[in-house]
Amino acid sequence: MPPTLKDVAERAGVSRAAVSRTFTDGASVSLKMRRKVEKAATELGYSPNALASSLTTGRTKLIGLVSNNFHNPIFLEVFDLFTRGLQERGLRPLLVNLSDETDPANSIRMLRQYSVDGVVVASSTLPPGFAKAFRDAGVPVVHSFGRYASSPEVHVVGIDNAECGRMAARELVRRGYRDVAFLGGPESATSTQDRFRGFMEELAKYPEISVRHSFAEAYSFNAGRKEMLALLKDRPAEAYFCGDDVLSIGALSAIADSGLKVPGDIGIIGLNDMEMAGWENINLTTIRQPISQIIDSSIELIVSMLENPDRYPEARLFPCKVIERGTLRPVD
Amino acid sequence: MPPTLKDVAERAGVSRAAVSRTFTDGASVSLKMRRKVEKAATELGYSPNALASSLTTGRTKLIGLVSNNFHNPIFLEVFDLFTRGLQERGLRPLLVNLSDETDPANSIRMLRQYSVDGVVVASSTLPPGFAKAFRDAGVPVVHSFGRYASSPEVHVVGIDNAECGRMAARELVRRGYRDVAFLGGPESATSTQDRFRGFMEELAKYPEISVRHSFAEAYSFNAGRKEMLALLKDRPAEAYFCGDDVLSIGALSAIADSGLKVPGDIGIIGLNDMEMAGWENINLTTIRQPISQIIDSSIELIVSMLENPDRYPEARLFPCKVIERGTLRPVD
DNA sequence: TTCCATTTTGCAACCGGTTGCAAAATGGAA
DNA sequence: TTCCATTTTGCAACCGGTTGCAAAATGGAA
Repeated sequence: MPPTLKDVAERAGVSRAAVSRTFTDGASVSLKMRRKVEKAATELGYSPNALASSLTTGRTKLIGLVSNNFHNPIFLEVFDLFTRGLQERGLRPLLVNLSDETDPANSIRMLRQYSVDGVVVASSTLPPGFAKAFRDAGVPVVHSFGRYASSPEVHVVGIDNAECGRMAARELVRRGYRDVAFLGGPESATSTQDRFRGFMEELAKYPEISVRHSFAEAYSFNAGRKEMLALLKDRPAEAYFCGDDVLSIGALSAIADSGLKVPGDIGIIGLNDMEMAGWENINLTTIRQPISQIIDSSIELIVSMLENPDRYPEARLFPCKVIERGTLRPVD
Repeated sequence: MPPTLKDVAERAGVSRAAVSRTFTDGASVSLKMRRKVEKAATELGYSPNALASSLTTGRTKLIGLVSNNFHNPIFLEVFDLFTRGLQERGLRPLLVNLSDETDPANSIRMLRQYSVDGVVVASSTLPPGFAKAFRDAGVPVVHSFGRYASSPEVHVVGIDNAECGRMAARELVRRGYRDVAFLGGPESATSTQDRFRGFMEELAKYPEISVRHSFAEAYSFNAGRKEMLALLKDRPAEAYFCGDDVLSIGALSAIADSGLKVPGDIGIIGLNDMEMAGWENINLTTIRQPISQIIDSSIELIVSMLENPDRYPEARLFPCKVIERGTLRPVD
């Protein structure tokens, strides 16, 4: 058993309160006392039990990190950045894998049992109500990559997906494509709905351009590939705005199979700019989502909610930009 | 503030002990009492504070999941399987991102502060001493993907990397390559050292086959690409056994740049069989590491150590096998 | 109804910490 | 040296649970 406060107090010949105070910042302890206690503590190898202290302080420094997207390579970056960022601030990520579950009740119960100080929901597919359920349960929550709402009920940090849709549309128009299509992620994903809406909105300005759309079953390689294989059976569009990068790569593989060339015969633009999109043998033209800013900002927000749980909800949207690589034909 | 045991006890008009008992399996409570308490509990929306109870039970059901490999796509599968598996058993993963840190002291202190019941170290690059430091600190630990030692001091679950090296060598020999090479991961990674040793051992049986080796800086796309670009400046080998899949893909991209063809001009065999290796536009011949078995077994082991912390250490090794795809030339 | 073995319940101490309050110690000024 | 404002310290109660023990309740047999 590891040594406790009491052990240290006895060895140092002081009260338990004194030991507790030397280990809490800002508490009143004389230098002499501190030295005595620290000596005893290092001799015993003592370090305070964070869970025990959480009982009285009401802070566990545990942050629930909830996601349903463990198979998308973009989440390597997301997890890396989140865990690093939280660690740097002395917080600890408690991971919750939602897999197929979309009812928040279980996650909420579990995270409440562990008294997490806050929750970050990292998902572009869950509806706003998911994060809201945490708020209603009294748990500070930030929805990263969530849907932007003009009157958010919960903090949202992410991108303007509709604007990304418009951006993709403008990019295709600019490059002279006249027969374009949206190959979305799952139709139930808020990010796909919004990107679709923006895409169609922008293209409505160009009645001479033909537009079609379809949806893949998931943001995944296989779903993108499958959907593109189906599309290739008929006469495909000249260019596709795909749901995200991994889906784009699936589509690219289907196109390669068919013997058509990218960008010669078909253009593809993705979204995310995950690391892999820049790999030379992928070389995907895509819209960059500023992941690291989104995550920094999410952490900053959740940290500030620890101080002020009733902080007025806000939406923080970061601009995206087109990263030109090799899957759209050049302008003119 | 969420309701506590006391609130439920008051509302139900019973003792706190009675409430506690209805929420702990195997405790003695009459059906009548149970009903009364459950009614009050659901009315108040009570669920027990896991951290508070951990103080007396000595169990937090928290498992530290320590890794340093957040950028390798194989970890998508690893995280997904670990989090699911732990959740299914009522355990919670507390994630620790080691990034560049290789001194266990900080992680140990932190995980002890949170009184984790056990730790899984998931890494094929950390030396055995890392996991051992946890054991020495009295924390049950399993090293997944760790180095096999004939007299392990710590539970290791993984593969026989030396045997994988031999397997790769045999595969290259079988396909008639006469000028082969090892393109390892970082020279400091135990997995690379072992694969290298096995590879050389097997090839030592064939003096007529020329063998060379070099090491990439990391198990990563960029490192693999960079190393292969360098190798291509001189006359490259006929086939390479690469450190792992992601490194292999980097190497493939370098080869594609050079205008050489795979498997026509150069053969590549990887290791891991991560999801991406099977993507049709990657189509990497590789050695499959049975990730899901390794993780199931790791979880099973750590769970059993919760009952019996002094369980005699063992090494569990799972056989690997060659998955033939398109990056080695056919036999004859 | 009485008796007794068995089951259920509550009391009170405990897990490892924190913190308000009052008492003790400190230290500078007169 | 005395006095007093300020700093430091310990006591004891508390955070939200669990659990050993003894007392109370239960229920079946006689």
